[in-house]
Parts: sequence; structure tokens; C-alpha cells
Amino acid sequence: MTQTPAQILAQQPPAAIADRLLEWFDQHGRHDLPWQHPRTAYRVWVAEIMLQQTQVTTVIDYFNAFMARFPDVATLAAADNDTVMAYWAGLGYYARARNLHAAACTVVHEHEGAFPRSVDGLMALPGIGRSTAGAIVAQAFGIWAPILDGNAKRVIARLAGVTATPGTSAYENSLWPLAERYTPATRVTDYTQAIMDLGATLCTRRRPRCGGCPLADGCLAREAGIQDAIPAPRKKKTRPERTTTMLVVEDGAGRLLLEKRPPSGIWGGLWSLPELSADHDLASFCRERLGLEMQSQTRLAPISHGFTHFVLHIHAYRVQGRGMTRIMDANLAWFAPDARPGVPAVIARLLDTPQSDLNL
DNA sequence: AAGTCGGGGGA
DNA sequence: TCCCCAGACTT
Repeated sequence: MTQTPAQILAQQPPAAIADRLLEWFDQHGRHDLPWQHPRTAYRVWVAEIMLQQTQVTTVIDYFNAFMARFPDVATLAAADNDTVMAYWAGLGYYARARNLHAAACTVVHEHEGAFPRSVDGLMALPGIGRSTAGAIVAQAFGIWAPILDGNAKRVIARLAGVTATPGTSAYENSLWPLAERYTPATRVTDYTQAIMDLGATLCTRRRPRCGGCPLADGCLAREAGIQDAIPAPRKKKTRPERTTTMLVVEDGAGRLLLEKRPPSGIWGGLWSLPELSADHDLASFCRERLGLEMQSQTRLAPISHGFTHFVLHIHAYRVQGRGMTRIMDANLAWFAPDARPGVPAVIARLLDTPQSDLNL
């Protein structure tokens, strides 16, 4: 029989949970993450956006480079979008970068450069949902707010024995009230970091190390021996496959022709190789879209790239031709090798693998 | 409520 | 190879 949050909390007094977690955090938590020193609202915000669906170890280098180039919100707001996107290239989920830039402009021009200090105020900015808003409020301002990121979800679901399937409304709706009740009135900054650290280091997705966990005593999942079954695995889905064609076009000076992708969709707003649908004719595309009379084509080794919801097979051709000086619109441009903007990581690998040509 | 957005890392 | 990760947004 499913227990209500009130019944669960009756067995697990929130204050006892928070105290044990904070005691563990003081000794074993992560205290040297870049965004913790100094812990400004701007730095916490940028870090939280980068950390959405992205692991800490991946984010750190991007965060440091980003801060060196955009040290404050005014600098970020004043930058052009291409520069911001270039610093995001390789991190994925490029809508995050677009939203980040838009939010910076809003903060500068509508909030006099100061971040909102409430969950609702932050959620009004693009790219900030309830969990990220809670994390910023708690970490940047020390104001009470619950979070419910992937780590907190896993810790709380095990602690309270929530067996609902992740991704469902029932799962989210059962966890938020618990997240609120466990969050203490004091040391909210440390508590927020602590529950994420516990999830990242001990209460991991697979093989949780319950032996060293400060919350093992009273953890309903552990007591029932079902900590490995929470959270329930997501149902696996067969990803459909798509095929596309991309062109590597270089001029006599070694410059590369790139196309800025539409704001929405895959790699939105990022510069990438010119792309044509699989059934489109190569020569006519070159002539009509690129202003290029194709003289030769070399097929490169095909690449398969897995996205969240489909697999993309990329057929790339190295194309040579004449009349390449005429650029058809602002979304096409030539780039010298040392001035190449950020491109998707899979495209960067393709371009940096010169031995990929196939002889036809 | 379900689908749409990448890329890296671990097992 | 498969699955997950400091989720938010759209429909």
C-alpha cells in the first residue's frame, strides 16, 4: 500500500535527515567546485544551466572558459549570439545557450543587472524551471527553496520508497512535497549542495554505496532491499533512423563554407556544414543554394550519430567547384581554419579526421 | 502527458 | 552497446 508523504515523514523526521546529511557534507561533500568560489548569482546561474543534463566533470572546463570570456552578466548580454554559441559548442542542448543569452539581456535591461531573488521571478527567465530556480535561490542567496534535480530525485525516491516510474507525473508529484519537507530552514545553501553530492557520490544510479550513507538508517528502499530497483528503469524505445547529407566545401585559401542552422531543431543556432536532404541532387543544391558549379565530389566515410530520440546517419561529401565567391545569404559564410566557429562535436570530429576520404 | 532537445562517460 | 546525467520547453 502506498504511503502518503505525511506517513513517510512521520517515520523520517525531516530535521534528523537534514542534520545527518549536513554532518556528512561537512566532511565528504564537494567544496571546491569552480562556481562555489566566488559564489555569485551570475556564476551559480551559468553553472546551473550548464549542469542541466550534463555531468559535473564535463561542465568544469566549459564553465571556466565561459567565465574568462563573459565575467559578468553585462558582458554576456552585450556579446553577440554567435560568440556565446561558440563557447557552448560541444556541450549540447544548444537551446540552453540561446536561453542563457536571452535571459542575460532581460536581467540587464529589465532588472537593472540584478537577478530576481525568488523562485517565481527566476522561473520567468527563459531556461529556468522550478528546480534550477530553487538551486539558484538557495545557493546564490541562501534563501529557502527546494530543488529536485536528478540527484535529489534519486535520493528522495529511495529514502521514501517511491516506486513510481520516472518521467511520469505521479513520480514528480510525489517527490516535490517530500523535497519541500526535507529542506531545512537553516543552511539551505549547504543542504542543497549536500543532497546533490550524496546522489553523485554515494546514492548513485547503479550500485549505491549504502554502507557509507548517512541516511541509510531509515531509508525505506534499503530496508526493503529494493534500492537497486529505484528509480525504476525507463522503458527502452527503439530509436528511428534518419539519413542526411552534408558538404565539406573549401576554397583555394583553405577556408571552409559553413551554414548557420535555424534557431530551433537539432544544433539550433549553431554553425555547421551545409546540409541537404538525402534525396536532393548534389549538383543542383550546390548551384541553387551555394552559388557553386560543382566540379568534383569525394565521398567521405559515413558517420552515425546517436541522438536522444533518433539515430542520424551522415553522408558527407568533399566538394570542389567554381564560383564560390557568391554567398546567397547571411546564413552562409566562409571561415578560415583559425577562425572557425563552434560546430557540433560530431562535425568537429568529422572535420578533424582528414583520412576519412573514400576512393570512388 | 508525452515528445523534443546532445554529448560524454560509466558499466 | 546501452543507459544515464545539477531539466526545460513545446504541443
